[in-house]
Amino acid sequence: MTSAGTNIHLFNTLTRKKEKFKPLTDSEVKIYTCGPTVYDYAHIGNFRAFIFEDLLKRWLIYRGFKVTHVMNLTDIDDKTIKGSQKQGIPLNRFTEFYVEAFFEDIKKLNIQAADKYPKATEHIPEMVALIKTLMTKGVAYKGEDDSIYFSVNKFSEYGKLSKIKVGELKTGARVSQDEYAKEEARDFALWKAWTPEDGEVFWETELGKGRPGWHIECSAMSTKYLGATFDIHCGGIDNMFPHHENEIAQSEAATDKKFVNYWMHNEHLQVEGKKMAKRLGNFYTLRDLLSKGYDPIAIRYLLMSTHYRQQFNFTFEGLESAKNAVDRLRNFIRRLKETKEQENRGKVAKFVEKLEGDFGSAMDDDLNIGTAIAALFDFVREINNLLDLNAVSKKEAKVIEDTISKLDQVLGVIGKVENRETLPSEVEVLVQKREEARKNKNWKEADAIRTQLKAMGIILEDTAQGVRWHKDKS
RNA sequence: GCUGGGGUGGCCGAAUGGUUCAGGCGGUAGCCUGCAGAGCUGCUCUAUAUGGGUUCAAUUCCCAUCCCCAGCUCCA
Repeated sequence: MTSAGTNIHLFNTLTRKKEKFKPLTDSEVKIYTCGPTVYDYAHIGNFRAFIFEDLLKRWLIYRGFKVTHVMNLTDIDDKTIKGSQKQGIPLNRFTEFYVEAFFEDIKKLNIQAADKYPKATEHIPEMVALIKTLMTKGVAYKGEDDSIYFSVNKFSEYGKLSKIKVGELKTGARVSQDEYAKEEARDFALWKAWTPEDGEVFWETELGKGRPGWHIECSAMSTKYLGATFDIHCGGIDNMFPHHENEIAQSEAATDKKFVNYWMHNEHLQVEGKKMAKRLGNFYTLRDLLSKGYDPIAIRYLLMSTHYRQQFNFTFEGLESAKNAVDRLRNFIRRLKETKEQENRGKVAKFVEKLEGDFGSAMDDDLNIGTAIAALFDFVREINNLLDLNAVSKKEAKVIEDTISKLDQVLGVIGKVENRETLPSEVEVLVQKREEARKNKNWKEADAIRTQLKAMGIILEDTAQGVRWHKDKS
């Protein structure tokens, strides 16, 4: 490949069209993704976003780009303050707990770590500097409550991302007190003056005693780590307005440069056909599902397997189905490893080529994962056919394995499949005993041992090449 | 209310102005197997929310209706 990812098209929220992807710097991509607000365990809807972003990143890497990925951690806002006060512990101790939980969760879901996880509380000076710039430029002002607001009317392009016309915005049923302090109802806070409810949480800065508004952290931190203009900014669709719209306003008003070239938003998920909500009892964190015994990789597969711009209906039936789909892929790899044929039949190459072509063109088309996975399963079926005919040599099997492994660098669901793990000696003894019994056609004892092993989490399968076993993953 | 995205087989989900509308899961039958599992093959009955329209031809384009979801309320 002469130049990285020459044919990737991505749907850009700014234009509402699929556009050919061209990064600012050849072969390098800079991505900023909105991370979690660390006031609770993240839920599966959060993870759908993070998995989508992971898939995007892995695909860009697969296509040869060097990717720099920054994900923020929102550790200062109403919810984190409230949470820490409720528990009676300092804000940073409260948020640190959920930051750790978040890292544990994404590891379980095989989400590749970002290059940088900046925390809002560690970038107060950067935010203050940015706000000062906005004030100097006359697009920000101090309100009657001493908070600092961004003047939406001063930024003529406001609304270009969400296509919302400022004049048509509903004033909102809930009119909070501080809105009276603003010149315009739609102006948003850059800096919030301290109030008694904030308790111990405040910074003494040139802007006064207070804390940053929500939107400013992303503008300040993305610019610091990725530059005034960078390639891709992702987030859930709910963030499009007002959060991302406000980021654009703050950043572009401050730098007079285009903030982001490609905005990508993932749709939300529903659970059992309904909006996920605590009061509906269909609200799940990753931990909820793991404690029910589900395989995190099956969860990853499920959340990934629907196109990111499509609303997705999460069901437990779907989760079972995802687990079985992943098992099918893993079984396929196991079969490959058992091939003993020496002679190349030459039937494999064309399928490998087709797979790479179909998978690639599907993913290049705005991450069309459904079609890409279909290509993979078509391939699996074709090769299984050949395996049934003993028409796959050891050497060809290795080529297939390498190909799948390469694609799994993108999917992240198959992982290492071992068919030669070391067995605990007691298990080894049982397997041998069963082989003896089978030889003597003592089916009753053989089946009893098989059942016994199953209870121990070991699945036995008798094949033409002899007994095969693997651990029951789930 | 305004704005936007959707409604595809038993379930999840691709795709498309036109030969048989991917793939996965589930079910079922057959092959294989001592059995089971894995795998392969067939089947899963009129599958494209409803009613109109445009067209030689629509699931795909247009209109209306119903339903779901989201934004307008610091939720991915």
